[in-house]
Amino acid sequence: MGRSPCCEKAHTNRGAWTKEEDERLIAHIKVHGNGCWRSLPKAAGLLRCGKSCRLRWINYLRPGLKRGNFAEEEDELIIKLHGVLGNKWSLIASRLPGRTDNEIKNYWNTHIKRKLIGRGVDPRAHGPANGGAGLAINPSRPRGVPVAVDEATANPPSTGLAEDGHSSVTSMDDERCPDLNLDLSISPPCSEATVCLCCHLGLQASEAGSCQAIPIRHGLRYHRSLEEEEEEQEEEEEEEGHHVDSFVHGY
DNA sequence: AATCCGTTCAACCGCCCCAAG
DNA sequence: CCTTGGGGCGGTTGAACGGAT
Repeated sequence: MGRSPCCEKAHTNRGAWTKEEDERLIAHIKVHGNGCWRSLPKAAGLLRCGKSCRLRWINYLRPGLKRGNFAEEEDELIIKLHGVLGNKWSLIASRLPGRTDNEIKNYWNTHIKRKLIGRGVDPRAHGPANGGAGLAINPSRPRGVPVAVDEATANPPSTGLAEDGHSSVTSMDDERCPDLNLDLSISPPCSEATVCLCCHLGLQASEAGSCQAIPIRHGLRYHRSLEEEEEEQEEEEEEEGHHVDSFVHGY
C-alpha cells in the first residue's frame, strides 16, 4: 500500500508562483503563522501543494533572507562546512544567517564547484583533483555523509550524531579544521522558528542539562506570527555581525 | 535577426525521519 | 511493535536568461 500523495495534483497549480499567490501566502502566514503545511493551501485559498507553499515561504518569502550576492567569506565558509558535512545543505545553511539550503545548494553547484576545480581541488572529496587524500564521501552512506578517508575504514558508519544527541562530527573535525566551529546546536543564527526546548521553558542549563543535547531536527518548533518573526529578525540582524565574526574567527 | 548553447535558479519529486495513534 | 501522516531534506528538472556565433 503506497503513501497517499501529499496533495491532489490534478487541482493544484504548478510552476512559478504569481505575485497574487505570494501575497495570499504571506497574508495567511502573517495572521496564522506557518506550520501545518498540508492544510495551509486550502485555508489560504491557494491552489498549491502544501510542500510547494512551504518551499516558497522558506526559500523566498520568509523575512530576513539575503538573496544572492554571496560574500567571499561566505564562499569560504560554505567550502569548509561542505568539507566536513558533505551535502548537508540544511546544516550548512543553518550556519549562514539569511541563507537557505536551496540557495546554498544551487550556489555550490553553479559557482563553488567550478571555483574549487579551478583551484585544482576535487569539490566532492575536498582533496587534490587527482584523487589525493582529504575527505571522501563514503558511497555506502546515505546522502553522502563525508568521513575522513582513514576513519571511513577504521570506524563503522556514523550518523554524525552521538547517542546522546551531541554532534559527533565536532571532535573528529576539530582535528581537521581546528578553527572551524562545528557546534551544530541551536543558536540564533539558525533560529527560523526553532528554539531550544529548555531555553523556551526558561530553564538554566544546569537544570535541564545541556541545550546541545537536542538535535536541530528535534528542536521544539512553535508557530508564531510574522510580526514576532520580524521582531526577532531585527534583533538577530543587530547581533549578526557578532555571530559571523565569532564563527569565522581565524579565517 | 535568428539560432544555438551554456548557465542560473525556482520549483518539483521522491525519499527519509519521527511522532502520534 | 506496526502503521500512518506531516514535515523536512537532497537530488533533479526545466524554464528563463544572456552571450556567442
